[in-house]
Amino acid sequence: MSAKPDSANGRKNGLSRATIIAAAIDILDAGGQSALTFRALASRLSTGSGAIYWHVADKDALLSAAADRVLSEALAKVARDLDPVEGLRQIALSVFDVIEARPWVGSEIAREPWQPAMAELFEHCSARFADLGVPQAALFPCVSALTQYILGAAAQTAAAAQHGFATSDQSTVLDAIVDRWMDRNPVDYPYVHLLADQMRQHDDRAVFLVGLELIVAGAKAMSQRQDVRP
Amino acid sequence: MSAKPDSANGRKNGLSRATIIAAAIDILDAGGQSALTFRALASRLSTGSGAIYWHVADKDALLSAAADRVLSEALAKVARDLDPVEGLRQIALSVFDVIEARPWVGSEIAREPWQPAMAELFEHCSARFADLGVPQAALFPCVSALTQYILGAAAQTAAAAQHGFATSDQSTVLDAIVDRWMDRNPVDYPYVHLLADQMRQHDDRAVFLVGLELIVAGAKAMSQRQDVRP
DNA sequence: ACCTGAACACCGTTCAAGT
DNA sequence: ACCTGAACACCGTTCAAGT
Repeated sequence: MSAKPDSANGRKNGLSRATIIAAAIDILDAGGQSALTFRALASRLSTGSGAIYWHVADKDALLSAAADRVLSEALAKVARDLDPVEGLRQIALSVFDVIEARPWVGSEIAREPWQPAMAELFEHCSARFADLGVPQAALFPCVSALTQYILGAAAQTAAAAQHGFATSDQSTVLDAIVDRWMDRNPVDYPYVHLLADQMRQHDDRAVFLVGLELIVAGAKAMSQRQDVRP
Repeated sequence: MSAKPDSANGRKNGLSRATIIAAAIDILDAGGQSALTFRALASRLSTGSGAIYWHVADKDALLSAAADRVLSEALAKVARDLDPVEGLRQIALSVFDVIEARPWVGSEIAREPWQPAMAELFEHCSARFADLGVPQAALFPCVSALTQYILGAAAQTAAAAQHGFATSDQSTVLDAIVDRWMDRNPVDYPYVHLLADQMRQHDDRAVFLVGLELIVAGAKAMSQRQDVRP
């Protein structure tokens, strides 16, 4: 259907799949998901909206490719010679930081996991977990859970951050949410009230890292438990 | 803006916020996200599309309310008298199962976390974690990480499942992905190749539970480390 | 106060027609 | 083979007009 021989470049115009995706990324970075329109893209590339369909199957494919490109680049930069735990931290943070900087990547990943970049992430995490001593039989579920945490948590914080986008700054938005939660009966929701201040002052990145630490610690504990036997 | 006194019901027609949300849920369950249209909703309620705007601010609010309603109902059913670990398992599974049964809830949660039901989830998880011995100062990041895992992982598996929706059955879709991953060089991606079979045969729900176990184990380990001191 | 439905602005996608 | 741009079908949302 959309198989395109990668023969250098498009002919008539400078149009090519790569050019289109790059332009799409620019638009997404500048104006968010709602700004990416075939009309906007066409006018930025000085072409007709129909021309884009010659190189890209549809909007889903375009978004997929854009997110994948950005994620792949970020993952490629992660150092490969760190100790396991620090390696995992770097991988996770690189994903988190990309998604925080470009929230549209988070939404796209949430809508369509299993893009090619996932293989990169998967490979990278597997290697570190194996170094950590996780037995081969338990490797898949551990890695799978970790990547789901990384992508899911990053996507959510990005979505949350995106909501306080033009209305006001991030902290005010969070304050409003906390305030609404505080309306609930303290008898029924003691912990919501107890933790309100921690919630107000929390740092998304730090919380994200705690979750990573928990998973890694859990994996370590599990692998020890299983290594002791034989 | 959208403040509506809950005065029993709407007047002229049987229209009310609750009726509208219920109808929206029916449509979403039957036809997925793309089926929910103001026109479809209006015709199902035998009214004009404009009438809906009297009770609901816009489509985002409608989706929010629908997802929140479904999630709240699921969370309300979870037993509250279990031991901490089993309690956490039940909460997590109830969310996972809802999102698997109604994938549109997952997409909506990914797009707009912090809905009222989140307070429910947050409270519930906090109590179990506290029972588990997590010190108060560490409670927020732990609970936050856990809820992010639960929602993120559930949303992702739902999105993945949704993709093999009419094209073919779930396993075939996954096979196709694995096949594409296998095209990569085994020297550069040894773990992708090593774990391909595990990936092909994995069960989403079981993997989800492993992730939960890891986080809980990590939290337990962490709280012990800090409890030993004083 | 609540409902109606035509109208508006804006999408993604297609396709006959060009080069 | 690749590009053009008008046309199609379909959205969310608004609003004058009704009751």
